[in-house]
Amino acid sequence: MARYNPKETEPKWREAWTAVDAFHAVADRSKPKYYVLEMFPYPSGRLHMGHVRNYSMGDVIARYKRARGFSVLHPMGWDAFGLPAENAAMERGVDPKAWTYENIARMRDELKQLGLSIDWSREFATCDVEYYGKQQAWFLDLFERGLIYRKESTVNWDPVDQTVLANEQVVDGRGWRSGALVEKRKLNQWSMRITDYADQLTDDLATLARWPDKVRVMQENWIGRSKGLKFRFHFANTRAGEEVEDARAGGPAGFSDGLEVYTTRPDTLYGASFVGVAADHPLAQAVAAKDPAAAAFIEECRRGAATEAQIETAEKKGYDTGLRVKHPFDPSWELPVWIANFILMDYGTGAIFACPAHDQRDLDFCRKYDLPVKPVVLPPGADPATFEVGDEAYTGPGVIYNSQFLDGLDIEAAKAAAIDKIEGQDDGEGATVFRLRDWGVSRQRAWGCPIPVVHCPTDGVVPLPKAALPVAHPVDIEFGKSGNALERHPTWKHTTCPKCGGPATRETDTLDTFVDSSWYFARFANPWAAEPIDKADADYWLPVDQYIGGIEHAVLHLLYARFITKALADTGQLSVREPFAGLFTQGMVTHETYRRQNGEWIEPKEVEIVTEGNTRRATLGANGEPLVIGDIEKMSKSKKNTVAPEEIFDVYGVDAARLFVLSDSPAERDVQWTTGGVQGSWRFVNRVWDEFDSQPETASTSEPDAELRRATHKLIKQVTEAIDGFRFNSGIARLYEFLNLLKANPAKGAAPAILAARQEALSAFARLIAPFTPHLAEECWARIGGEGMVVAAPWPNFDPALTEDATKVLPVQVNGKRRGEISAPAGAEPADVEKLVMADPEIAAKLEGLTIRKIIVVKDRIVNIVAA
RNA sequence: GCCGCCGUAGCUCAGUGGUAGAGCGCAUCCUUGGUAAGGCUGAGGUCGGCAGUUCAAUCCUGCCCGGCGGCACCA
Repeated sequence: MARYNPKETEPKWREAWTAVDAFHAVADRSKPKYYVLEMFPYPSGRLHMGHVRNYSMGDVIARYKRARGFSVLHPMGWDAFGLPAENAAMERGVDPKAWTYENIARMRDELKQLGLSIDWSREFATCDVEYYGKQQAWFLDLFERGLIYRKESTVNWDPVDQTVLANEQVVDGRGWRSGALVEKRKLNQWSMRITDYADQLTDDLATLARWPDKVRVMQENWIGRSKGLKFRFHFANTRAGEEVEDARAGGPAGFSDGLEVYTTRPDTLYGASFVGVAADHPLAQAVAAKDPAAAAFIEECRRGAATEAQIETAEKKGYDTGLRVKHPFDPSWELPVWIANFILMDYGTGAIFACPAHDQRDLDFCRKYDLPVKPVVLPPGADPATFEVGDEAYTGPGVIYNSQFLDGLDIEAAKAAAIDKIEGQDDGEGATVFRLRDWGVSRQRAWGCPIPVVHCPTDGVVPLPKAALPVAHPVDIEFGKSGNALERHPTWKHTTCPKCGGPATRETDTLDTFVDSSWYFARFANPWAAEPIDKADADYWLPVDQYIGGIEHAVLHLLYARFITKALADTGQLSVREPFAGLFTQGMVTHETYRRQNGEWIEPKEVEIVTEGNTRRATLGANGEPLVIGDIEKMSKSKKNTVAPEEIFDVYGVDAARLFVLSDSPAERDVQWTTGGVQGSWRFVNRVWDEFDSQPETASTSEPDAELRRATHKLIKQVTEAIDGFRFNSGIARLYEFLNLLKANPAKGAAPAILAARQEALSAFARLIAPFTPHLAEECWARIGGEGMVVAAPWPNFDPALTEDATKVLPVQVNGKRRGEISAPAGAEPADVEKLVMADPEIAAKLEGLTIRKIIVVKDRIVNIVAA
């Protein structure tokens, strides 16, 4: 018996697929379409196990759907702009472009080795001028529609990467890439009006039925829509419209319209205790201009807030400005105006009214400064005469009281009534507020998509005409210094104004790389098109039916892509309003970590593991030095717990590696890479080959064994359902079990009926393993004389009648405990089953001395006798 | 603090309102011309805890405990 040799068979089949162009996507309108896409990789130059898992999953779906008769689009590209290339340029003096394309070439080879069913003819990189030139074209369309604008704004500045970051790219006050503490700077910045789409982006989440709830919740939280009331307080001793210069004597200059606040709880207005503004609020600034103590307090607030953790635990502090405002429902009721450190300038209006009884922050503040606390929401069952709020605000449901015209209403009705009243007084209106901010897309980097506008001394900011596109990078960029190399370039930025023809300078900011990845899926529909998106092809292929990638993009990439899709739909370039109909977020590949006693990380391949009973010990292979086995963590260079895919391919073959990352955990969960695990997959590959190799080449014509047939059809059903449900591990588990069954019915010396049943079983099996281990599947298919290649073979069908057993074994319980079993024909009626049970002597013995109260028969499943 | 996920064999994980499973590991044995390999057999589980619903709960419901992730002074 010859051993299976992946080193020979795997390249052979890859060449065979390429020779017939097996994965070429054709928009065949006679078939249903299926677009499978995995998040495209950044070309770091090295394939890692996370890629192997991600692309193997997509490949399972793509191969499966193709076998099911879909015309499948499964493309691949490169998210190729970005800082690593510039960093490499600075560190090693290489050209970012050359560095990037070399990485792409290396990674393409590695990806191809994985045997993915990809249409490589559509490949592109976002740094191809053919791609980013098209991006510049739709940029101009969005600019024209007013969706892109330029404004002076306070931005997140990453001092290490020397660039601006979007809010989404700041994690715990640090840059998402560099980890450097982010600074605030004022800069002229390009922004996209994602907030125009905040409502749609929230509402349409409900249409994304095949997205994980978790991701939808994360996006919903990120957008942070809240409905409430914006309204103005009038200053107490100033008539509206009158400006009084003295801050202490009335409303300060510039606030003649009053002070606007935002609240989601207008129902609690009668519980108001004070009005507060953020330290950065214009009112606070106005007060501080004349009040040194206020200025000192504001300064103190600014110093305090460094990290999220500190903000969270920071003590509430305030400064009484001495200003007073009138309560909107009772002009004789005056409320003090405080500057408070817990109020955020960039949410709502930067000013609030505080209702301490029903908001914990307000309560903490009022207790500290001894301000009144009056409850206005009465919890169900509480006594209005005695209900009090101590140190815990009441935020639950209830009935409004102590509130004049709102008394007796529930919370929602009271909110509506309060908003009506305020609107009637012309003091404000119901309002929706979002946490989401516009997307700042300017980056002060050269290795990105140039923004196609010029700055003209006469005409200001002027967009280029489309005929002037693409705006390509100069070929001789001088990297190697920090900051923007496009800005430093001696000639590139000097050009003429398309409007007046006079001298002008090009915009030297480039676009955030998340712009590049916000529409690439649409370009794949026709990457050769002259327009950014070919409408007919996009209409056929989009939306992406199944998108697969990491959970880390739950907010950033997936939100931006949804926004750009909607914006491009509004410019008429796309018909879909959501890019990804189905989303799957796969888990990471993890590995145990190993350290020397001095804490130095050690790579897995240098480690030897010894197992004694149930304890495992690790030693350094070279000298037997004992090592510490650490936590199981995501594979990373810093912890040195990586396993290089190519080394695994070399030893076990690609199929075993693919099989392992798919089999050992549910796809959405992390999978722990272990040597034992991949060896198990390798053994499976070999045992599968043994079964095919031992089957006689001459076909058996006898009637197939019924039991093995049924098992085969059950297997087809189970594996089909497992793939449909993204339960790859579960499908593979069924294949393992079935292989054990084949081994229990070996070809050697088998009866003709078994051989015939094995024939059908192997034919199905080869096709069922094809999505997971495509090379092995081809070799097996060829061995049993299958027609053509598996890639072109239809998915096996199961006969539903054969997925059920003719005879069922029913456990018989007495009072819920198993006391025996009987055999009954499938579908036997309860009354007949009852007779069988009663006729069974063993069960009769168990029932001796007991009175039968009730017999429960669940058809084809179980019998339970309740007796006493 | 809020939201979500998870807790089943030594490890990593399937699974189901009705007989508790796989891979790896472990043990015994066989093979010693598949040989730094292959095979047989087996041990091992109050299905995180408590209560409820049910004829029957690992599964459904509630509460609690433990772990992980996201958001977080968002008015």
